[in-house]
Amino acid sequence: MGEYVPPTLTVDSVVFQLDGNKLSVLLIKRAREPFIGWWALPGGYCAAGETTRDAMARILNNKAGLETGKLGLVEQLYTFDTVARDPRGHAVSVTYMGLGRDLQLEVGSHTQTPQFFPVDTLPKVAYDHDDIIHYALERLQSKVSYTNAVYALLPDTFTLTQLQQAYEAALEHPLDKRNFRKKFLSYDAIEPTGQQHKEGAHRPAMLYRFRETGLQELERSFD
Amino acid sequence: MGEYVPPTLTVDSVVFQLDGNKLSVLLIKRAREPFIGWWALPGGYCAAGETTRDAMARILNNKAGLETGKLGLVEQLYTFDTVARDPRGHAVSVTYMGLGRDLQLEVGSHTQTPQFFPVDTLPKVAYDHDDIIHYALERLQSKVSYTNAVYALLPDTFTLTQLQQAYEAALEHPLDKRNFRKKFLSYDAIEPTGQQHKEGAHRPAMLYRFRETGLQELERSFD
DNA sequence: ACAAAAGTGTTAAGAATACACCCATGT
DNA sequence: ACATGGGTGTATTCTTAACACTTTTGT
Repeated sequence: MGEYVPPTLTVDSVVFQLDGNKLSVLLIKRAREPFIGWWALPGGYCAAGETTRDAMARILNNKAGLETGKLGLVEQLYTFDTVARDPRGHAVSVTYMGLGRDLQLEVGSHTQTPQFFPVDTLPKVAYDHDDIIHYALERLQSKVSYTNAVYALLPDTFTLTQLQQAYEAALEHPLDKRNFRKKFLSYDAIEPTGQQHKEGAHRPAMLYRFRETGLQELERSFD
Repeated sequence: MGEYVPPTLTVDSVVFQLDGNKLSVLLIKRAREPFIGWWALPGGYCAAGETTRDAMARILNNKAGLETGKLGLVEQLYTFDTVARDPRGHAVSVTYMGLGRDLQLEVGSHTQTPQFFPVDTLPKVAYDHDDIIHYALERLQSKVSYTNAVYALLPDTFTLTQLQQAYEAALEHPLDKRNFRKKFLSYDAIEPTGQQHKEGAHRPAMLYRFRETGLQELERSFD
């Protein structure tokens, strides 16, 4: 047991945000082999003494200039391991999903041209990262269906239309306005702020906020 | 980057089966420090060049005398990492859930008194293994609710009463017989074999089998 | 004939769906 | 006055939940 050598451990992150009502994923351009020049999920090594969650924060900060404290929700997804995953040898990759809004990417000395891409027009990505992105998207969809997780994609106060658009972007299909409002309001997960949102030549919208800011299950679920 | 040292990587497994209509978990008695003499989930190191899935099979075989080919379903659960998890230092543990029926534990030179314990009367367990077991139980319950996963807890042919008992054991609450049958049969996930199951001084029961033996989503979900 | 589990249907309440017009504002 | 998005209710269908007796067998 003294000769024990653990596999390489890496962390890859799928960060979603809404970009003009389109669900988008954060990718970086790889600066070295393998897959140099390809777009990829921000990822890197996890070292002894560092939790995978800490490694995620460090890597997103270094490679994408993203402060994970700004994410409204972080959730571990799945741990992928295939001997062929990394051309340099066997690797195990723990993956995380992050949700945010209006995320700032602070360009630094190690950032690798981080950029958000709408999920429906992704470029070719390195490794098995398209599998990971699709896995994350499924998790996002199910999470958003039975919890209040959309809060992480929205500003603190928002209109019912914005809320519905966030759901539509995440679920990738349209919802009926009256049924959506009736059902969502019945959950009592949000409350009116009393404020109005004026914008453009039309009736102003009521602003709402979530009653609870943490992750909570909804009474019933959507599709 | 040449000085990269990965954390210790371990795999722990939660194997469930029905033991006389009681949902039970496989535990072993630890043979060495730390937690020597305590009951624990079967677990061990994952080495470079070995996938975590392969490590799971090897460890279950060595420590519990269980052939993972006999499991009807294996699913990765979650990857736990806390610096304090293992007194020997920082470790990352990938966890798996396995479901089976009538599992044989073949005692060998390395097996550590493997034994199934009903989930409602578990002994004290080592590490954070009670957290892992509860996590697995929740996953089992949700999996069984929206998929045909119970098939892995049942023999190839079974009566509707056995099916219902499997659900009740997994969900930990009773179900209404007529509603259960009506709803489950409406899924078309099972078919009658034409055979009957005679047992005891009462009307024989029809035997059913699952149409598909792999994991499939049900049209609607239970609770 | 009795004990034991198998099998079977109806009704009422709740949830999901489909659907169209008026309201408040800015220009 | 008109263009724009905000806001609202009802009828129908489907799903769920509650509930009790008859059937078939072995002893």
